[in-house]
Amino acid sequence: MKNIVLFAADGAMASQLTGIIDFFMICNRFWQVTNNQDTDLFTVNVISPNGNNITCDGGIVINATSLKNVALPSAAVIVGGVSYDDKTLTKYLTKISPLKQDILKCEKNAVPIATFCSSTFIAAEFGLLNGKKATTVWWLVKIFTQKYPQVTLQLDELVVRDKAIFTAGATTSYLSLCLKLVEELFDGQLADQISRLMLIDPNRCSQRPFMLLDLPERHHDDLIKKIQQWMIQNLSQPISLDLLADKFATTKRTLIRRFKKVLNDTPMNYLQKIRVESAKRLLECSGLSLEQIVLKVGYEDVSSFRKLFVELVELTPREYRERFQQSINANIIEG
Amino acid sequence: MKNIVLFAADGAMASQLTGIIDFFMICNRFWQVTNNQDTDLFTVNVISPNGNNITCDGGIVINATSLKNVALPSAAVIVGGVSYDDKTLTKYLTKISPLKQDILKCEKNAVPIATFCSSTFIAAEFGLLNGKKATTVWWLVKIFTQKYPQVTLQLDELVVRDKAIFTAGATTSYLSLCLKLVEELFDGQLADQISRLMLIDPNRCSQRPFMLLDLPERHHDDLIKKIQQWMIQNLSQPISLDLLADKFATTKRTLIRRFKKVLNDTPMNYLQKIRVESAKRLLECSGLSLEQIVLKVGYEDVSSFRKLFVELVELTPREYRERFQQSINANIIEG
DNA sequence: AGATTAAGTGTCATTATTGACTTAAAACAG
DNA sequence: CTGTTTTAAGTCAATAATGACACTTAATCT
Repeated sequence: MKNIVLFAADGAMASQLTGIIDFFMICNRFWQVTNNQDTDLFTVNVISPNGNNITCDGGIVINATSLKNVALPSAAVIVGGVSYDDKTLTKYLTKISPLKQDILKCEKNAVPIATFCSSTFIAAEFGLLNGKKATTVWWLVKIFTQKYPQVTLQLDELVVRDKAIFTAGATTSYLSLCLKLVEELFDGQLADQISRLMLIDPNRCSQRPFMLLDLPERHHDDLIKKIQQWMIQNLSQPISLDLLADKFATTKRTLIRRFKKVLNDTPMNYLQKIRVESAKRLLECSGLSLEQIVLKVGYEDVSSFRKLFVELVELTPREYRERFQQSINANIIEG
Repeated sequence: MKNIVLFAADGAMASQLTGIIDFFMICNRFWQVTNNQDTDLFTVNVISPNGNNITCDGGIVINATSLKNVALPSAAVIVGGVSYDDKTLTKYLTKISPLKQDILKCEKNAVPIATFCSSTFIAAEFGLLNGKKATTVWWLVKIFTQKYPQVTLQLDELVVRDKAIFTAGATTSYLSLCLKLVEELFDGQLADQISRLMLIDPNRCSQRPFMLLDLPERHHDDLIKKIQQWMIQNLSQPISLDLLADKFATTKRTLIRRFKKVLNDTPMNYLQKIRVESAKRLLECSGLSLEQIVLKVGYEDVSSFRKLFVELVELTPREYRERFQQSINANIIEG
């Protein structure tokens, strides 16, 4: 029997804890029913800093214990708190830090350790991710890269594995993470069956399409889709038609023709739209200076970018940044 | 401020309750952060039969109250229990039935009512779905149609709406359901932002691809994909090459060529594989007689189907059922 | 058994897509 | 402002996909 331990502290998100607990409970039930057995495949134990019960954000109380009271873990999941920014992250980090020794002990014993959403910060803070590949939730990426430059973020995967460390993306990705653990600790067939039972898309692989941009052009040209994805992921470097044609094993002429066909736009013009959209997003969601943003989305010159921005958005970047929240206000209050 | 009430009873699945609670809490936080406000958009109240706290399956206790103690609901969600078969369904139904009057009151007051997974049974039992369109979790479909023939199941949607009744599919579909409620009660823009934040695929629309078959051929031919999908959904009727060519505005020759290219198979041969796969699934998961199954997957003649089945599966249908119903989900569907 | 039907193959003219080349227009640097 | 570079568009030959049609094969019906 596999023992899964969940490391968590007061302020954890209840649905993430119960979600994981229920996930493995469903695995057990399914296994029992399909194999006519009574034994459980998995046990789940919640481990809290002092071994006392955990009061989740929202007040729900979850039974917890100490690591020394449970069987040797087969896998450990660190469950994060409700974290939106540096402050709330730090607060939860303080609460969970008494568990650092326990977590490091797991690592030393080669117990697979999994994190998702904001709990990846905890793993990074404890040094588990140094020199490793990982992913985290897209809206905390900026803080993450600032704090933990030694970690290689790989945002285009929903679940990233590096040796015995599994990391996953935003809130609901714990389901994919659990599937991965079932596959790892048990077998792929059960994982497959559970994914059908619970309706978890096993092919969901990237957070990236979610985090971006209001450019939802629906079309069926696979090549162009790939190029769009690639553009978004490589904005900061210079992109030329020749480069694209080379990279995707085609010709400039074909690129232009097919972009026009499915997006009714030329490749470079579309790229520009992506750059401006990305800049808008960064203006909305990040504290980066305009210059940093301009560099990030692949321009060298702030002033020419500003001109372009004004032309397309009809606001200066500064105005846009100021207005964004106001305009959302307006929309929502009307609704 | 919108008040969401969750109707639940002892034995509810904790992660579903907390999942919905946290979902709307995240909406609130997100709204507050992006708008610099203190007010909540949503409150969530759990309503139990006697107003006492609810002990979920697994022992977690959730605060609950009575309907009379809370503000007029803007929407109601019925949360189901951990239900695998008729027996567990009935057990939970008994526990939640004292809430019937409250739920009917909501309906009378035109409060939108939402159900998902097994809780759709509760709505059906209370008569809320008579003559309406609905969906439920795919592995309880058989029991559902037996018990509630007055309800039109629409399984190819993940969330189905008919007037003020929303129904959704399996376990994790409550996220899509919540998104729909946000859109309904508030606005689509917030729903869109939350879907990105929580990484809920807003385009996930059908349970159907999940419930089926071990035929995961990956290719990039959109037309053939559509045809595969359509085949699966229309197995019971006779399908000919001419029909397909006509329906998908192409020619027989092209169909054959493209099937061969991406699936390395001819259209009719592939269709046969689907039919046999579906029959296998029905043998595993349903109590239907072989004759019923044979009809359902589109054959007229049992004996020729049996011959075919033996040839491809190397077991007679009966042997197959014995072998796999035992080891796969005997009790789940038959109860 | 022989006729009938539908699926699949072979072939070829038609059409659509591509790549090479050229030209025009725009963007950029000095 | 001018010369240079890059992108986009026009043209046409080469290539690939398609549709029409004739034909083979396998299964079905009488």
